[in-house]
Amino acid sequence: MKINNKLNPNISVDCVIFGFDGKELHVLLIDRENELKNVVSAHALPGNLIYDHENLNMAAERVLKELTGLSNIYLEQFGAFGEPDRIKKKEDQPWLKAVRTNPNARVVTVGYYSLIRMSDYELNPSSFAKYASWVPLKDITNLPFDHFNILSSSIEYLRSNTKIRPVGYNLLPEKFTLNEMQNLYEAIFNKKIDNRNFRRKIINLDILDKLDEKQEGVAHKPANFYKFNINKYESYIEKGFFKFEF
Amino acid sequence: MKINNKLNPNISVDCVIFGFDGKELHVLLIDRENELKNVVSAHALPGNLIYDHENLNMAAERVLKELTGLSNIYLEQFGAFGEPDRIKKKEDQPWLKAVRTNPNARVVTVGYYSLIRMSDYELNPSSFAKYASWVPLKDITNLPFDHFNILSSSIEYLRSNTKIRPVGYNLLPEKFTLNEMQNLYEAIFNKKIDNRNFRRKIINLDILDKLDEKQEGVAHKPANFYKFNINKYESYIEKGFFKFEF
DNA sequence: TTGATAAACGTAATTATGACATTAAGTAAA
DNA sequence: TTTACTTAATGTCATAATTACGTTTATCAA
Repeated sequence: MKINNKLNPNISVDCVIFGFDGKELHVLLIDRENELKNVVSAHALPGNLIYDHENLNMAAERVLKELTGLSNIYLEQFGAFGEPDRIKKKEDQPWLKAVRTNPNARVVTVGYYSLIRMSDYELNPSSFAKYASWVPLKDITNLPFDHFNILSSSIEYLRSNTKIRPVGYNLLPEKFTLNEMQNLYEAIFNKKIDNRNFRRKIINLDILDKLDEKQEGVAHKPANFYKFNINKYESYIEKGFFKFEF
Repeated sequence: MKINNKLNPNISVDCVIFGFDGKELHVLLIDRENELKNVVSAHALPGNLIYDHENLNMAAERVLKELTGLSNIYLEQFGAFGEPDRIKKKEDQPWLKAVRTNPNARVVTVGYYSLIRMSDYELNPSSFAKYASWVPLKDITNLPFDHFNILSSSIEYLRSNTKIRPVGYNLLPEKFTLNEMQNLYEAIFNKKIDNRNFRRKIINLDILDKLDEKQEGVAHKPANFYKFNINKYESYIEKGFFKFEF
């Protein structure tokens, strides 16, 4: 840990953490306003340079932990971003100069994303993040550097992925209702889904167990809880479920 | 071009170019044996450090051109590889020392891949590549650095991609037969496909035009030629064709 | 007891899939 | 010119998946 323990000036990671509250998708952003008052947008994706002794996944986990307090999150790489001018925007310079040893270095960043249930984690920002907060995806209209571009990319990736494998295993609570799950899919694809068809399709995947437990204290017919059957889920992923299979 | 025209010691690109000859998948490898006689495997993926003034795509195109002579190839990024020891294998050191200014620098590489029809391109290696050659995918069992890992990754990516969108647009000749196309799919997935079902499925996608042209000079019933209908192909890609669509 | 709310459920018409074997069109050789 | 050889091209049926669509049910609060 002592040896070679230095930040590489040219390589960073950025994390797009999607959070779900049962209704809507959020993105975890850090807030840099205490560092610099005169920055246009204080919010940014949690990200930073990597150490030479750590691999990219480790770097992403470390950076996320340092900036937001989140750990034990499965992060998946979705792309590398390397426009030569990606951190050259004028309004981003003061902040870079404040935090980076070598603020003019060319930096290629590797994007990681994850999907989590917001209520399962507590935010504890530190390092150069003064705050970390969940911002509704639909409210995010700009971000510093090329972070908005990175975010857009991650959403595209998330959507493709969701079409290929069922999501929710890391995203929904252990016990959830089919309607919560449907909300999640609707949030990801940003469209309404017929509930009868959704239920049939999800149930026919045969990856969920129906529990003997219902919602309580709700002023309407209580929904049944379900949970993922991990074995079935794994073996389902294993064999894949693509349309273009012969 | 004069300004900032230097190789970044920490960032490289590597290209996996799949070639199809109507029968089998090949991979384009460069041969470094003239540089160094005592290297275990002379073959490697074409790749090199990037310049600080170019973006990742440009770098991949340039490096591919320099090492193999190929240009005008659509390259798609499929992942970043950043294990700290990825170029630290003992047997790879002599070659690194021979070509790199800073052979001990930690290098993260970004992988790009493409699919082309072998006969459409002519190989013209230069730079540090003495030869560039098409090696049948099934004959590749090891490669220097983490190139074998990168190759494996690219195949996985190619397969996923093929399940999501029809391939062949850049891979098949302008005019091709359905059997050639089927061979391509069989090569990618490495399994036999029922020809009646394949034809039905492909034709129902409605992305091909049947031409009034047949094979000539073949000692059997000549096959009809088809070509991609670019508009239909594009709009098909646009709307996507995923299984998990509601 | 009634009203409000969201959950749960079924069916019928249409479309896609997988499994399977024979005929057709051309060249080469006898 | 006939025959042999080779690969291309084609159809059907049973089963599975998809879409579109409206009503009833369970609970809480008033």
